[in-house]
Amino acid sequence: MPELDKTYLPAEVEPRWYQRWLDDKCFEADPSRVSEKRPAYSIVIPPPNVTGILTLGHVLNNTIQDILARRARMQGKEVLWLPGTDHAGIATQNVVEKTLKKQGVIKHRDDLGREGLVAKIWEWKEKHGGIIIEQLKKLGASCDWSRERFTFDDDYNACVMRVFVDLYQKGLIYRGKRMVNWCPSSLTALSDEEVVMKAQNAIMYHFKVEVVEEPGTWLEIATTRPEVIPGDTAIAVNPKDERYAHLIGKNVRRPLPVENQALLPIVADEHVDFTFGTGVLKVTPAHDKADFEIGQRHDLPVIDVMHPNGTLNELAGKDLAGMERFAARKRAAELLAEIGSLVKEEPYQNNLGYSERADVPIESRLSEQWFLKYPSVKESQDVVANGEMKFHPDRWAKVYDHWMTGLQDWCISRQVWWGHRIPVWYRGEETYCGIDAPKGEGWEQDPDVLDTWFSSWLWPFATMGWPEKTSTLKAFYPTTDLVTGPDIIFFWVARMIMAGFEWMGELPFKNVYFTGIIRDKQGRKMSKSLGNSPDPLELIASYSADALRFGIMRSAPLGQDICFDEKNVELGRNFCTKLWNAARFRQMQGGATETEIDPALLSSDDKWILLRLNTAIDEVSAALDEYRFSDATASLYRFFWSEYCDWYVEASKAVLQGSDEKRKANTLAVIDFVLGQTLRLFHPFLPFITEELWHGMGFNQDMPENQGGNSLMFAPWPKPLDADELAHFGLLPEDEKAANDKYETVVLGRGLKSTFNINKKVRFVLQPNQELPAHEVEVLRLLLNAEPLEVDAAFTPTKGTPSALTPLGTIFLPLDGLIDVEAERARVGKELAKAEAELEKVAAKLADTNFTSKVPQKVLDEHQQRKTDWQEKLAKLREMLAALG
RNA sequence: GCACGGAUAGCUCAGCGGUAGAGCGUCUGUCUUACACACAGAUGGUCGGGGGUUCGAAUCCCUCUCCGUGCACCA
Repeated sequence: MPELDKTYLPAEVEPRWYQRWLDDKCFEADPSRVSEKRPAYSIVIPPPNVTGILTLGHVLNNTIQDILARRARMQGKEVLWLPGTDHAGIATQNVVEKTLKKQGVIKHRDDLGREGLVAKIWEWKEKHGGIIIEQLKKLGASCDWSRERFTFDDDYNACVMRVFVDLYQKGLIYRGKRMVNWCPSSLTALSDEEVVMKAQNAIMYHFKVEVVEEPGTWLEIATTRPEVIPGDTAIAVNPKDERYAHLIGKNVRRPLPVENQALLPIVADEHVDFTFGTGVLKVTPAHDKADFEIGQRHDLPVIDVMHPNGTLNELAGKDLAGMERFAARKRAAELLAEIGSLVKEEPYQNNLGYSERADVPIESRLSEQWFLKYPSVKESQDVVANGEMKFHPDRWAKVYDHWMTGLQDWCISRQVWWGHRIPVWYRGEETYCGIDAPKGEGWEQDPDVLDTWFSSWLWPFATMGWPEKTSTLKAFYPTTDLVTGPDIIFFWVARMIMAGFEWMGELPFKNVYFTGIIRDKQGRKMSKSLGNSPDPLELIASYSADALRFGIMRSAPLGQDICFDEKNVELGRNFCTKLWNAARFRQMQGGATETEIDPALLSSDDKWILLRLNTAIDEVSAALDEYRFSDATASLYRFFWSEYCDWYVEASKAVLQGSDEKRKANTLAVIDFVLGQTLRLFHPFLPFITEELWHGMGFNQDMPENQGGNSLMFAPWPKPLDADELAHFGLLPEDEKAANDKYETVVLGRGLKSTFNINKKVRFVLQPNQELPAHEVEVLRLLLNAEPLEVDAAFTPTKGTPSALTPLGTIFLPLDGLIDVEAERARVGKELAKAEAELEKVAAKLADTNFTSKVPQKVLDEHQQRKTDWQEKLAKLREMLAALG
């Protein structure tokens, strides 16, 4: 066995193993290996933005995927974890444009023109685009990098084109002039999903207009947007509103622009809520979705008073033209005041749509865009509702169902340049849609590109060679699990399901695991602007990738947001150190790996740890089956640290420090068995250190090449001992109790020492209530740090000797006058008081016939037993108190 | 406004009808030859408020409050 370094050096170990895995092609999936005996397991990565850098969100998400993939490999499955990046249309173009502007290369995108800018972005992508991929490798992600895809690759682009044309021919894609969400910052249309509502402190302006036909009759109108008054083309009231019904059909004079106070008709529309505001609504069809619809119903003209970038245009009048929209709002209010129209201004809270990406208020704007009626809606909705596709946690199924029920057509065109160009050409009145440009002269391609998500929704199959019926698709589609954040359930998950049914005729994945959202200690979302998002790479540098993985898994309960605390990463690091040192301890005992366990030589401690290992294997396996990652880490942590290190290793020293070579070898065999199983259990969580130890301890040596001989990655996932094996080792459930009783005795003995502030080796006397084999006594002595431990059934303590009741008998700490009798009396008194209180509680319950007559026998027995236990304890405590004099 | 999730020890969370738990933190000891990134011991909670069901409620039901999220949205 080679010697392990005194300290673990992850900075050296982690890159070394990652390179080795790559060299050995450990991550590469081969569809030809898939068979009944070797089922496929597949995940497609949620492709990070190509411009992105690793965040804690990515760490969480990808660690989970890696755990699932690595465990599947250990379960003997053929695993494909397919990686790649997203071209992220608007986001990437913004980033590159900004950078170019900063560098002084351009002042405006028009300086380069469409082709020039796209070329620059490609250049930029080639140079900086792969950063996040390299970062994922640092984390240990076991993706099949030979299959890395990019949503803007030529092949992928072909898939997108094909899908567009297909939908166009099916009549599901259409072009139309509609009210859309317009981002005045990015200068493009957005889908409804890209708009987030935010609460605003606004001002409600009340102004009045005179009814032309009835001089002296004034209508008061409330608005938050006086700057678009020049775009008003009617006034609407509810026909059922008695206050105004008689005015319908008459006219008012629009106050702005001052130089063009047009006449506006008063129309009747049911949409107007007469309990809101003044009950009179100004109708601005060009700048509000609801108003646009009213306009359509009443055949009103549409006056667009705004430029695409949010400044007011000439139609807004000389006073407002050229002004930025918020400045224009103030100015418009001033103008209303100047002409005596303004009645009042009052503070008002409302919700406003913001562009998710640019974080500016969007404008509703009439424009010519492409829309999609979603395909395969019913299958997609049903597959989740009937449980064929499972969401974890399943409450997201309801959210999904709700969205699927109220689907609105998807605005898929974007007025940017970085993206898949819409495959439609125009020549005069002619329109052509096809994958390739039409033949003939004079055709012009539609200038718009497609929403990024219009390519992402094809990810599960477009990455596997679709539309060809590739062996990869046959073997790995549908994928097994999808791991993603709930924030993109509509953007991505729902749309992938629909695409899956539409083009593959099948669901794209069987399970969706939704991670929580990472928050800081104060419960705030991680964000760049708050500066509360730690850099994962710095965390890796100071704690190791394994530590980061463990720390984040430990704090990620199913279905809840994650409260990130660097302490957890520190704890992960400490855990790795513990693992390392436990392995070193084994090595210091010398000898080769022991593989044969002799059942006849097993101590109670050996049996105990083997049974605890069984439990741990069960718990971890069950937790992983149910995506309860934090539970899995908790089980591992408890088993290895509290049970194996704190109890078993310490107890085993009784044998290891002895002279019985046979028993020593047997103990080492148990240790080697437990450590080997432990490394396997830990591998999905801590791939690097476990691989290093697997080889460092020589556990790989007697494994078949492809089942752990070469890499722990392919060692079989541990199975608990079955009934036959348990019988072979003579392991019975009560064996756990034997060791537990011993350990409890130790705890009580240590308690005595601590109470009396003894921190040296000291004499203990145990008055046993059963026969104790020498081994047990030796373990007790060692763990109590007793010198000596006397076992004496006839022991008569001197007055005032501290003692404790243990499952193995009474343990005494004879201190020969050293103790403070008063303190000991207080201590025993306290325990006695507790026993009395508990006894009283149980006794009271048992005395209540209401209780005894209605309770099941089992509960009754439990209470009876508890009563007897407390009674006995109480009696002994009274004796102890009496002995103190 | 509608829906969902959460409120348990200082912190993060488990328990989801039968004696309130874990880890971390805090405090006190200890360099006990694997590990001070450690070991040992201790401290700490009327389980958000109110009501109900039950022999018995942290756990089930109703209601309120607060935090978070999604959807809808009226100028």
